Amino acid sequence: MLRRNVFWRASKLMNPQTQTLHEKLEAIIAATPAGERLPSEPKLARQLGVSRATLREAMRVFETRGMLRRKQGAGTFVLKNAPVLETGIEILESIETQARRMGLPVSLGDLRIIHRAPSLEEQEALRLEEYSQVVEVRRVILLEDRPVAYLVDILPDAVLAEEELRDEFSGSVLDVLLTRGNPPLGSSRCDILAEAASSEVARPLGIQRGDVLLKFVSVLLTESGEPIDFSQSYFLPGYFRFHVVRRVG
Amino acid sequence: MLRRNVFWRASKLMNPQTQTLHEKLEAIIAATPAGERLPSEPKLARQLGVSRATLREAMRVFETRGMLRRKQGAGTFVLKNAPVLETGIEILESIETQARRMGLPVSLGDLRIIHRAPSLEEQEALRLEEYSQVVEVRRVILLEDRPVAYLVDILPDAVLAEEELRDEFSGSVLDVLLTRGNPPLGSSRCDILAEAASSEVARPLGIQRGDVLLKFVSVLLTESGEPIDFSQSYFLPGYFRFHVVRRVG
DNA sequence: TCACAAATAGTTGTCAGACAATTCATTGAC
DNA sequence: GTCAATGAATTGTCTGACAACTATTTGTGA
Repeated sequence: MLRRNVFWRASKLMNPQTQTLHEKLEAIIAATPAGERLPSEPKLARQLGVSRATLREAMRVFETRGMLRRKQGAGTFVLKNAPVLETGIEILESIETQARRMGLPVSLGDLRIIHRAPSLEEQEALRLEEYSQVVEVRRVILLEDRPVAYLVDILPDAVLAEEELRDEFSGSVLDVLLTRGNPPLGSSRCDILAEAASSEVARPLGIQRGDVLLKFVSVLLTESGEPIDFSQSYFLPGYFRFHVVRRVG
Repeated sequence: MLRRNVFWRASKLMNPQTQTLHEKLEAIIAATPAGERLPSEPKLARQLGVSRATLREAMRVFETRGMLRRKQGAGTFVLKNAPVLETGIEILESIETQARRMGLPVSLGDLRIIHRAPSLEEQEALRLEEYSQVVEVRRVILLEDRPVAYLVDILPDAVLAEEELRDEFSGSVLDVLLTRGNPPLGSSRCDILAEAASSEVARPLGIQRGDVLLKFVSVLLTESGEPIDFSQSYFLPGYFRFHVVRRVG
């Protein structure tokens, strides 16, 4: 349900025709055995009820995702391992949504929300004016009642009021922003680190200080490029599996 | 120099005209202040010497990269923080190439190449026939004579002969494969992990067993989707900075 | 003067048809 | 059997046009 909501929000970024065209095309690609050739562009265009030019633009999208390979004079081929990007971290998704899709029973553990002045690092990352304040959201994510992740989000208080989180907070700041739909979100730059747990993080996660953690440090940007969320996420190795599809060129 | 080679190799994936068009367009985008509107499509097409249809296909590529936003009736706008993907891990690049571009003096430390039977995990990852053998390449990457990364590549011996690595091996198996150009490479699926150093890894890196390491486990695929390189890379935190741009939708 | 509707110019989205460039299988000559 | 020439099929590009939409300007009435 939430997932649907998220998808709808995202889909607003393109017009409905293009959206359905992309879905149809993706289905066709998925249904085509890896390495096989797609029907020729004129045929596909007729089949999908669009012009060849429009179809080509749609195909370009899937080509950049590494799902298609086109050869002039030969045809368009479906690549193997058509990367299911949705399970990779290229797509911005909350841990909760991700876990839920994997069928994992996640829940929200200890939640702390405070209102305070930003640190210098936060001021810089969020491009804050002087004397402005931030809301800090810290919580533990539980998997089968066992702590597996520790998430810290820091947002300008102008973006997110504390009250908005008090009632029905699922554990994901991202989902709150997405369902609200304002401001529209663009992308997130995510730094990937490995870190030894500090005592501050070790305690809520129930691990030893110095234990190994995977850490993501992200800055979430609006569609127009303003940073609105500076987050640090700590993951216990073994419970989450993140991957990226890297492509040449 | 090597960089140029790699780039050229990669560029073989698209025809030269498209390549230069993309470069020109990228330059124009980069030169346009964030949030500003690009010239209209007809103007841009004239300016770039291509048809509007061709230009639109090129723009679609940059749109999927999150660098452009198009609004029917309004125009095409340059987004802020146009992500410099090249420094992210979305693009498949050797550590050496990456480090060299950052201007870091990297060199090849201890190098070990052996020919052996694959483990079960390797057999699976590389989809090996029974009784086939693999070449294992282990080496330490030095930054200012200090070990910072430990890389292990495992390839079917049919793909890479040991001799090919003996002479002028820069430290990157990927670069060897890229410059050889055969088989053509497609993409790499990279799992991101955090791990405590085993003694096997700790010794060559000159760290303590149990120290924190960032680990990438990757399977490199050819253009047609066959796995040809199973690699495990260990990075000392603090010396490399990996990031991903995550986008909605 | 102000508020609101209507026209208008400009922009992206899509379409149809054509030709060029390339690939690949077939055919033919030797 | 080998190799070159041919030709069909496919993607790449171009042209010109119209539809859909946006933002601004203009006009109108209170």
